Amino acid sequence: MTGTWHEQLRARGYRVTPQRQLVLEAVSRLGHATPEEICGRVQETARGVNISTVYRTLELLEELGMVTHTHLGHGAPTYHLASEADHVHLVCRGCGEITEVGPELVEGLVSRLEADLGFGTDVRHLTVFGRCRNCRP
Amino acid sequence: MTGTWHEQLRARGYRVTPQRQLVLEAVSRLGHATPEEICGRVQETARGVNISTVYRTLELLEELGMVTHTHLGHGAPTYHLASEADHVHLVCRGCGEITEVGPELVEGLVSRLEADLGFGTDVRHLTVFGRCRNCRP
DNA sequence: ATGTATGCAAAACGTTTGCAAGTTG
DNA sequence: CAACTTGCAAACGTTTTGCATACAT
Repeated sequence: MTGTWHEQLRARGYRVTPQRQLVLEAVSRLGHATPEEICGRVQETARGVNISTVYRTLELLEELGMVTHTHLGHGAPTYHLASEADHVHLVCRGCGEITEVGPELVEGLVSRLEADLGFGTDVRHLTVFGRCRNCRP
Repeated sequence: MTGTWHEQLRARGYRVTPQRQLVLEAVSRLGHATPEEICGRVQETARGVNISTVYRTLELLEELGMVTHTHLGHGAPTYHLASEADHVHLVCRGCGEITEVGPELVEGLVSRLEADLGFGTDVRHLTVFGRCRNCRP
């Protein structure tokens, strides 16, 4: 986290473009958004933006550590600002509801994987499927 | 678990076909197999079998609780016999290695989700992404 | 005989690519 | 002005669908 994201881009030889600003802004405002949803949002401001640009930008922003993605269901992945993504997702197979829980819930698991196997968990990518209170048999 | 799977199918009005037997057998022998791999295996015995039949059969077998799937990477999901699937997957982002760990490693997480939120976890679908010992920075 | 299951071909879906034209620094 | 970025269109891998035919019960 050194400098603004404009500086982060330039420092690595990338350029600041309107498209990139808009995609980052859309990820920030939408949260849990698929590439298609992000593209829709961006196009509200700049009509011509193509979905392939959105994909390329998301890949870049993820590489820079500004956004992350998770798979919450069968279809497209969803994107988050990395700075707001420090949580685990619960997905209910019954009603589809998505709940975010703090990372402390998996602290035990994470430290056991670390201690027993030397495995470093990507907590932000973790999604737990199951059934919520209301949808249980 | 009442009766053979032939009986389970018939009891629900489904039919026992060679294709279904072969798909179940392929899932059993291959483990961690994608639909395409399963299809390949099935075709070693019965040439004409179509991939769409494999998809339809996997969906059916999953509905019946005989197989489960997980997403171990970006591409196609992989299938397991449900009876052999009682483990959690670790996927290393560095080398791609897949490790299976016993369900006891997530016992703490599962019971906390249960106690705190009434959430029933599908342990078999759980996949943890991260970096293994050899691929850590 | 009846209705389920299959093969085929085509469409749907999400994502990636090559390339010429446009923009950024 | 040179390099990076974009839009477009086409290709890609995976999954789903409609429909006529074949098969299990």
